[in-house]
Amino acid sequence: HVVVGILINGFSNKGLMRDAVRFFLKAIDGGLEPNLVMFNTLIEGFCRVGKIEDALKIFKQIQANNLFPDVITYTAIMKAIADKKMSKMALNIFFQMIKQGFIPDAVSYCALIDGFCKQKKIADGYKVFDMMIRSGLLPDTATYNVLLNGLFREGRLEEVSQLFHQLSKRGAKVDVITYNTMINGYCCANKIGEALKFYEDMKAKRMEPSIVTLTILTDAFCKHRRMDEALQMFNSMLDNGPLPNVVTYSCLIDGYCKAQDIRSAYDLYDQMVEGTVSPNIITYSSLVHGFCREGRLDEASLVFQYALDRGLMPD
RNA sequence: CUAGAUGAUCAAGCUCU
Repeated sequence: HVVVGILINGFSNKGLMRDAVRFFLKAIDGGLEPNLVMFNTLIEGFCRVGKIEDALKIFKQIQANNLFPDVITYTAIMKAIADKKMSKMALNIFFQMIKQGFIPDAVSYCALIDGFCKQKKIADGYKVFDMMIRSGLLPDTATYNVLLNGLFREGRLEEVSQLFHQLSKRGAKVDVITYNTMINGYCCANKIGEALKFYEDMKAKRMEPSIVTLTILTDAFCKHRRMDEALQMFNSMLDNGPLPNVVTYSCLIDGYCKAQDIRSAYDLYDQMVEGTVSPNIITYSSLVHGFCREGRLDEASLVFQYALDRGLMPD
């Protein structure tokens, strides 16, 4: 069962839902008794690619197989619905779930709160947060990370720093994602200086900056056309790790294009093609856009063709 | 006795709001 589950998850994670389902059905044909983990994996896979209808079809199959959904099942579906900007409906499902006797855990609360925060309905997010506390759950770091992010989105920087400083008092540990959230929030608010303070702070606390941390900063430098500093960040990643990934490269390529230095952008692209980090459709989109902006349409078409040659799907 | 598969929070382009 576990091996089959792992394989379904493998297909699912790559967005190959057709293969995931085909494999699942074949295993059943061979006499396998499906279990809830497999159904949940399929549901989450469909949800991740936005195919809620298909997810619900699988959901019905759970009962048809004399199994019962659990909190994980519901959370995956709630998140998918919230991602479609329908947090109200997600909340209804949440209540349904409770009516049916399931006890939501911190993960399901967090998913709901995040949905509201991302739709700039932080007041509703806080209502769910209050429900969470009333239910006796202690909000964890992830919950606070979601709230910090929501406050940033609304420009409520004063409350951000208050909350950040209360975290330990409230019994939540500050983790790398908390710092990344702070750094990214300040970068988006055009306060790179403040962001860099948190970057230093995290290092002083012996917390390892992640690939995301460094990419946030690289991108911020790029967006401010501070390409020297962006490149410095990038080189330090090559030297000391964590190694840049496709997102890091794409930030730089886009930055160079917009700084009208297509030459450097294209050099980086070459490095990718020759190296181990494959460009994706976003990388190509930045390059194509860069060439178009300069009126270099032939090169734009050529690069576009390269993307197709690599089997990438233009969106 | 113990281990292995499923759900939440952070980063990139374009478009739309």
